[in-house]
Parts: sequence; C-alpha cells; structure tokens
Amino acid sequence: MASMWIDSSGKTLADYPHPTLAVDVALLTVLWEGRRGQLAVLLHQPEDGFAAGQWCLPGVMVGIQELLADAARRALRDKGGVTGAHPRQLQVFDALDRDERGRVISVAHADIAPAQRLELAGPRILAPVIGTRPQLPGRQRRLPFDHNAIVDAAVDWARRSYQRKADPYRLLGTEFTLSDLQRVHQAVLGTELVKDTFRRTFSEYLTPTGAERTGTVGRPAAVYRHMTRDERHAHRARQDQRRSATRRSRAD
Amino acid sequence: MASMWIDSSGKTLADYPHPTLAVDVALLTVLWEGRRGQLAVLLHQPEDGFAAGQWCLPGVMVGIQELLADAARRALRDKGGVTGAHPRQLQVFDALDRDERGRVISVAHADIAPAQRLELAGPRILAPVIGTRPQLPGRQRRLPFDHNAIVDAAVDWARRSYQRKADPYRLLGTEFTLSDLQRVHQAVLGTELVKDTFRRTFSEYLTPTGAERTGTVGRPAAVYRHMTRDERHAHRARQDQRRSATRRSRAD
DNA sequence: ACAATAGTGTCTATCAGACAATATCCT
DNA sequence: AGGATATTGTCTGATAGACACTATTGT
Repeated sequence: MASMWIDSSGKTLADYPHPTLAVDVALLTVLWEGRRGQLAVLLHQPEDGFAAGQWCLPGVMVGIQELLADAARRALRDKGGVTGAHPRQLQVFDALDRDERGRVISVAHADIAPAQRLELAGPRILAPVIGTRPQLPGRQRRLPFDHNAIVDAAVDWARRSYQRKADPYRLLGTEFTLSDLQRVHQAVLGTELVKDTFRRTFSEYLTPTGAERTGTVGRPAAVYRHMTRDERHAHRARQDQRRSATRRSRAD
Repeated sequence: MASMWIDSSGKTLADYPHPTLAVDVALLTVLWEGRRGQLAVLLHQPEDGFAAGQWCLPGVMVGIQELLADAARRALRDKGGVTGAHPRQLQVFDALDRDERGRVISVAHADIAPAQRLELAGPRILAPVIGTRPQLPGRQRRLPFDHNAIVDAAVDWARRSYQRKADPYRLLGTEFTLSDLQRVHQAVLGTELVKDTFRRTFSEYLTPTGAERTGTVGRPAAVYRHMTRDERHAHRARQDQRRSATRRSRAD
C-alpha cells in the first residue's frame, strides 16, 4: 500500500516538509453587447480568509488523493458556480512569496465556456478583459497573489486556441453563421479580422446545413455546423489526394 | 511571518495533508556519429531507493522553500552531473498511482545542452531517442513512473523549439556553417531537411563572419554566427520598412 | 430605392519545395 | 580529372491580405 513506504530514516515521503499545492482557474467567456463580443474572466470574492473582500480567481488547495483537474473543477463548482467545465493545465506558479499564508505552489488552469452555462449567483462577476488585463469594479486595481499573471497565461492560451481552429471550445451552439463565428473569434482575439480571409480560412472546416438565417436586415446567411469526426477524416483524405495528384502531374 | 498564518480551525496550511511535490528533468543533447547527429536524453540509475537499478530521469523532491527551477537544477547537478543548465517547466504529471511510495506530483522540466557540458561519470548514460522513445541498454524496456511521457513532452518541446529558430539552445558553438546548423536541426527534429529551403529559412537570422571553413573535401563553407540583439533589431526594422514600402507602392 | 449584410473573384506578395546550375575545394 | 560539398537561380503551387464586385434581404 502507498502509505506504507518508508525510507532509510524511517520516514514516509509526507513526513518531510513540502510545499502546499493549490490550483487556480481562469474561466473565460464572451459577453455580448449587441453584436459585439467581449472576452471576460470569471472572478469571485471570498467572504473570509486571506483575500476576503477582493475579487480573485477561484482556487482551492489540492487534496492529498485528488487529481489536479478534479481540484480545478471543484474550485469552479464551489467558488465559481460553474459545472461541467474541463479545465486545462497552463503552468505552475511557484514564487516563494506568492502566498503570504505559507509556501503554496499553484497550478494554473483555464477553460472557456459560453456565458449561459455560468451561474452568477453569489459574489461573482465576469470581468471584461482588455488586452490581457481584467477590468475590476470599484477601487480594486489588481488581482491578489499572482492571479494577474494567470489571467495573462489563460488569455494567451485562449487566443492561441482560436487562432487557427473554428470555435474549438464551443462558445457557439451547434449551428451558426460565418459572421457569428467571426464575431466570436474577434471577441476572443481582441482584434478585428478581415472578412474574406476569415471565411476562406474557416469555411473549409465547416459543413453547411443547407438552412439560411433570415429575419435580420441584409442577405440571409448560410448556416453551418462543425464537421463530425468522419467528415474531418474524409476532408483530410481529399486534401492529401489533391496534394499527391499535383506532385504526380509535376513529375510528368 | 509566513508560517504564522493560522486558519479558523487553528491550523496552518501545512497541517493539512497534501501531495508531495517532485521535479523530473529530461536533459536532451545531440550525440555525433561522424557527421550524423542523434538526439539523446540523459538518464541515471539510482543506487538505492525505489527505482534502484533502473534507468530513469533525474528527479528530486522539492524543498519547502525551494523554487522549482532550483530543484530541477539540483536534480541535474546531484543525479545527472550537469551544471549550468536552465530547465524549463513542461507540465505537471499527477496520476494518483504514478509513484508507489505515496501521493507525489511531479513537475516535468526539460533543457537542451551540448554533450561536451555533460559529466558522464557515475551511473549515467545518454540514451538515443528514436521517435520520442529512449533506447535503453540491457533488458529494461520502459522508464519507471511516467518518465516515458515526460520524455515525450520534452522531445516535443525541443522539436517545436528547433522548428523555426536557428539552434535556440546553442548546441553549436559561436561559429558554424549552415551545414553544421542543418545537421543539428535534423538530429533534433529526427527528419531530413531540404538543403536549399533550410538555408533560405535560417541564413536570414545569421551573420556571416567572413571566414570560411576549409580542410574538408568539397567547396569551403561560409562561417556564420548568431545575430546580436542589435543586429536582430536592425534586421526587423529593415523588414518592416520593406513591408510598408510595398504597401505604399500598391496604393499608387 | 437604399441600407445592410453575405458571399465570391481576382490580383499581388510571400514562401516553401523541387530542380538545376554553378562554384570551389580535396585527392 | 573527378568526387564531394557549398551556394545560388528559377519555377511552381499554396496561401493571406487587399480590393472590388455581386447577391439578397428588410425598410
């Protein structure tokens, strides 16, 4: 059994003093003001404890038999009011003075979820992110601990994810138009995108449903959905075939 | 003072049972068999303890007031015989059963160093890496713990690093030819590269010293060195200028 | 009709790969 | 001379951005 292991000094590993392990989670989402989206991060305000009264990222200490992903989900559930998230590891923050309560090392996590899935009851807000900096209400200027750096890393991660793939974390529903998609990407990336290049880049990985979205002003937009695994596979095969065909014709 | 913090139950953070924290380090290098390079990873063989007699990555438990990078350096120094390394964090491995001695979470690190800097006295080897799999001597098939997964991650990291930048971790000395550089990149990437494309891609970021490397068969090769910070800066400025110039001429 | 939105055609610059030609050494 | 290596020129296909044009709706 695990806890029975004893070293040459008669001690178990846990008998030696070692850093406490925490997780902090930056849950990102997109807020909509009309047709314009805004990247935002979920913050909560502990009622007691060390950072009481300050907005900060949801975080918990990791239990001795707990997986990091489970701890991150627990932080989101208990402190963030979010269920069904799938937090991903970003990096470890280990500055000696990052937590004044003692030696605590934090594994930063991030996830992206549509705002509808968030339960904003309790002391929780979605803080808009300008650049990589969350805009806090009231007099608070910065997040406590190194949570600003964690948000930086999370926003970088989100932007990398939305650079080349169409809405990989499903901020949109199953059906959407290319304009919807472009607005989501613009919100996450924090930049405007060129319409025609965007369409050409991403429509390749989407399947038209045949339907059209009407009811608004302007020409109706074609409705798309993400490719299924099989469709992606077939698409790859077609591409590879075309490539080898051009190579063959060159050889003639 | 840090250790004075006490929660509502009268305990410090460290009083709660929490996972032990370790670091494991994959130090990569390139071995030369004539003109052909081979990516390899540094392994050592603990004389006692849990993994005695098995080749594995250097690793240590993180001290309560120790930085992860310092712990990784200590592992390399004490168990790997390497000084002057700068390990980088890769990711955290946290499977519940990854260490049979107890609940141990490991922060995987990696670095790349030229083989000359390694001290291979003691029970240490450089295991060639085919694909992402280290080739072990004798009957040992796999690395213990999840060290195979750590090597995977380290090799991926190294290949990403050598994809677009010229020898970023200085496996070569200060002066080298483009062929030298190409052989290093081929060794790290584990693939053959196209000569002319390689030259065009990387010579842009190098400065010719004016010297030539002679003494071998064939036309003498021009000797290059890496750009200084100032040279890189000037190079960027030139590029930007050219770009805006083409935009201007388009507007005419 | 006109504003607004969706979608396409085409030009250009850039780049990577393929191939070939030239250059200069050693034996 | 001939083999080996280094270096450069040029062609082609793919792609991203810029720009302009067409298409189809609601008001």
